[in-house]
Amino acid sequence: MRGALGQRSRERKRGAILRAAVEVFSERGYFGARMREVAKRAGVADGTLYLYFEGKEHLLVSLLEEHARAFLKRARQDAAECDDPREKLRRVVERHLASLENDRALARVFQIELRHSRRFLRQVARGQVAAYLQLLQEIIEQGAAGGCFRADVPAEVAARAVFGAVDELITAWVLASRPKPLAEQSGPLLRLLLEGLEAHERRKR
Amino acid sequence: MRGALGQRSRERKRGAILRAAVEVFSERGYFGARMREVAKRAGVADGTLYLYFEGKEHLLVSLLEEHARAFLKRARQDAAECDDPREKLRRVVERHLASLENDRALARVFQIELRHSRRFLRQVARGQVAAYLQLLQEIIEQGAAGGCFRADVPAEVAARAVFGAVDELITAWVLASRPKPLAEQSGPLLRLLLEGLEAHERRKR
Amino acid sequence: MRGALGQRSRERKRGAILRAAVEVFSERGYFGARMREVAKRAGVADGTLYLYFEGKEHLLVSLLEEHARAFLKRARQDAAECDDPREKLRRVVERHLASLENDRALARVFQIELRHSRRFLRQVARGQVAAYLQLLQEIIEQGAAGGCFRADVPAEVAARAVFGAVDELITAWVLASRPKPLAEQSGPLLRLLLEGLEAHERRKR
Amino acid sequence: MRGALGQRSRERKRGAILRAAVEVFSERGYFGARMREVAKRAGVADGTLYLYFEGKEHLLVSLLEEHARAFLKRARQDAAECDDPREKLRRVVERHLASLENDRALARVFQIELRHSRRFLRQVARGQVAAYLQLLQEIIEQGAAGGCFRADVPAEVAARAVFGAVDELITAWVLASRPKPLAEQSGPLLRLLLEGLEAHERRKR
DNA sequence: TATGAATGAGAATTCATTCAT
DNA sequence: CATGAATGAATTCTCATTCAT
Repeated sequence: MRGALGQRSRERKRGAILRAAVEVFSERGYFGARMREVAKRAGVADGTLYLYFEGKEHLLVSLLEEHARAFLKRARQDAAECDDPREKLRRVVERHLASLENDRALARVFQIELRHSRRFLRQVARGQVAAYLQLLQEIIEQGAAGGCFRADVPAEVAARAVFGAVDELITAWVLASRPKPLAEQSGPLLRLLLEGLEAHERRKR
Repeated sequence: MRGALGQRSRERKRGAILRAAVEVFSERGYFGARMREVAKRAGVADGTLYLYFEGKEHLLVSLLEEHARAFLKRARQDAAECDDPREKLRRVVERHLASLENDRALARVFQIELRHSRRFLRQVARGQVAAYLQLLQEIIEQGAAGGCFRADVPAEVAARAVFGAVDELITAWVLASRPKPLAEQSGPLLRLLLEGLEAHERRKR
Repeated sequence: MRGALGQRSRERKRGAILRAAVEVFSERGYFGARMREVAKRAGVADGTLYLYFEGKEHLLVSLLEEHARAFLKRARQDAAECDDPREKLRRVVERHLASLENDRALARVFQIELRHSRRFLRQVARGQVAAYLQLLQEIIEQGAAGGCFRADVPAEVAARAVFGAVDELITAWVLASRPKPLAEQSGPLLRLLLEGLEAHERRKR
Repeated sequence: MRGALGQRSRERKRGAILRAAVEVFSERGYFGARMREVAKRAGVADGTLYLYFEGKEHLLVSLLEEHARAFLKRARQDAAECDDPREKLRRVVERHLASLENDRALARVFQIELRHSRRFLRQVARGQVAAYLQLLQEIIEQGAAGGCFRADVPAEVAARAVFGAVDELITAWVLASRPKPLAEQSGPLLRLLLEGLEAHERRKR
């Protein structure tokens, strides 16, 4: 019982720290963020942060990874719920846009702080981001195998192009002072991307 | 005479500092870069940096802006050299890829350091990057007006999607340890993007 | 318990820093003083200084104010212990001389560093120094009201003259390499000042 | 002729630099003053300052010494113009007050920057200031020998007291935002000092 | 003489992290 | 587990001075 309660309290405190970190990183940027500020907002002492996370960078990594993991899980479920690769792609992209539109502070961290250093970017890029690209790539490969997507564009390039296009739209939204809702932009974006990916009869290659 | 020599020497020194900055920023990242190291590589004293640039951030801004300005000029020339919007887009994208593939250190700075803070990103995004997006958008609008590009995707969204796709490919190339040449990827990427942008007869919207 | 111990330890450390500051400021002057040197002599880390004082200037201000406050308290007690304004003045001046003769390092700081900038001097001059001048002025006014001091010299001017005369003697003592003890000079100085202040019968105004 | 012209031009330039220095030192204080600013206001290049003065400190020293020398010369003349030591003292003090009241920027430099470091203060104190104190002391000694000034206060102490009292009045005037004219204060001040210095019959020591 | 571009030493302060309590 | 006082490394930029022209 004691353990259970402790466990739950621990989880609650950890969550508070992560949430405080999202806020502070989103407001100040990684280098401008102060651990003391994160501690204060989480309602814990400075030293307590280090009982939950190894340090500032690990705090950012954990933050990004946990949100990315949760997103990826949902995106995979979305994709699994239908058969048509085009529909899969549509759902995944919409999930991507919606996830971040939902939480602007988190979006700021994802779109900007993710790149605070090359080493760091590499590390993250090889983790959840790579898995997400892999998901996109698999969907595209399925589509190509099934004949609905073209085969003359390497799936890896296509996956990156899709990711890049979506990512850029979100970054623009994050930076804009009066941003146009992302949900409104997903339709046109998907038309463009799907059309580009689809196999057309008149193509001769 | 004194002025002329002084002018030329001044330009040479300024150039040396900018080049040194590209190297150091690309190796260490903005926050990891040391002004002293920049000075040493440029072959000037620490204080001399401040005779040419207001400070560290201004050094990075100048660097990015000057290269972006030069790129944009070439891209505009490329676009002006042909009439078909599809061809214009192809040339601009190829120029974009080639410009950075040419200079990996510079590419690292552009793909990563450009985002070192929100304020900074905003500032740069509103300058040359905005002008580049504008160029892409104009090409797409021309194509839509001329009937070769679809009209059911807002040109702004399309321009961002194109930029994002290209940008992401370059970032991947920058981060990879054994990157596949960008030139090889431009063909497939353009096929995808152009196909997505083109107006097809069977579309009904 | 924790609090009490912490409180005492805190006071001890604060005192050590202030004492170290007196030494360093007196040896090097304000601008020549190094915070690192203060920290070293106080036996604390550089950063610790900033847990107790806001910065270098605040350190000097605190130092001056706390000593001035203590001096002023004693001077007021001295004055309160007797009734004759002449005696009051004598005691206050003797206290002034003795306080600084007692601690040459502190005297150096008071006589020289007090004036390290106009802004600073104004700030300090409006604080404890103003209060000290006020004390002198009140004594003189009492004397004038009681008839033992002349009324034809504004008390404010008289108070400043007394302060200036004492101050100058101390400065000379601080600067001299083989200074004549201040205690020996207080008698003559007071004779001169009191005589100048006293109301004489033969005066006709 | 060339030499003469050059000489005159040289003097003019030197004067311009000194005047610029008074302004800048008075506005910013010694440590806050920038040699570049002095050069700019004097209308010469940075390097030119060093053709006329050895460096920043020498500039301040020269400035103070030349004004002090001129003052001292006038004060001596004033003193020589009459015989009564009381009158001599009156004239010298009035000259002192008037000299600085005349030029507030210069007064700021004299009252505040004179003390920018112990070493510096010592150096200046041993020069013109010492000579000025010597003049005061001689007048007092004459008075004592002639019987009009008391003999029971060492002339050195008396001279310092007089100097200190005058100095303090000027400092207060320099620091005040709406200062009361010094000329108005010289009467009361002199009454106090002379009365204190005078030999009275009823004194028994 | 005059210039002013170049020099480079120099120091206050911040803040992630630790560890005694 | 939690605290928060203490640590101390680490770095930009300034500015008096020089010296080639």
